[in-house]
Amino acid sequence: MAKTPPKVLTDTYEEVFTALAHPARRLILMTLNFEGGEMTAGDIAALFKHAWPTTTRHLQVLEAAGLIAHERQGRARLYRIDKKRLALARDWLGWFFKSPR
Amino acid sequence: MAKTPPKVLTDTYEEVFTALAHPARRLILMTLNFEGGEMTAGDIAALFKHAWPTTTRHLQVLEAAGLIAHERQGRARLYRIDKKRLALARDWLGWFFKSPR
DNA sequence: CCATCATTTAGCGAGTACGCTAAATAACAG
DNA sequence: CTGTTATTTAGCGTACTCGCTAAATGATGG
Repeated sequence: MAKTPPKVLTDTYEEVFTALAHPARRLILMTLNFEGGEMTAGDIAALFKHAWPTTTRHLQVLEAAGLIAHERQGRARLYRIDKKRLALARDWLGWFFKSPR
Repeated sequence: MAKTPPKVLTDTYEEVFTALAHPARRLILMTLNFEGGEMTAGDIAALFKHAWPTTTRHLQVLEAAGLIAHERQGRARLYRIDKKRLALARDWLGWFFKSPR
């Protein structure tokens, strides 16, 4: 039997809110923001007690959601925050407060 | 072997963003908001193609996250939106934009 | 009471998430 | 080349999510 292909999240909001749901991923975003927007994978991994590959995975989830992007810098990888989708999520939530009619 | 107890989400943000991650749950919130804040379980279930118990489950996730609350009304159950935690999430996202340094 | 209506609870199955360790890759230093 | 540093990929196990159907609950009407 052929292996079923993995599910693809087509909905942007679903990807963004799913990414924001995990505390490690929120910490990555907050730290990245606080540190001026750019950090290496190693510096990010050092924030956590768990194994490095686990962090790699969180970074991939964040990148797939469009919340971060990366660039090679020699043998390191520099991750930077991208706030456009954070703004999108904030605006979605905003509608609940600015819609008197 | 004893069955492991289910995981409890102690983190408010985790509960809220997890709840917001599913499109059905976002539709419930948007519809509740649009309809003036209150709807019966039946009216909410009628929004979806999927079986009623599936909607019940989504309502429980939303309620556990503090995004909705309910009250009995005869044999029906009236669900109403509670925006406090939506505001909390919106404000959390807001910090990424109002922190110039 | 008894049936019916509105809704939830119980429990199952397939798929997904998230931790881990081991192995692979890629760039740099000697 | 060879080793070292930085990081990802591969693959595994356990727990959780989300759909389903069947059964239970609780209020109302006759």
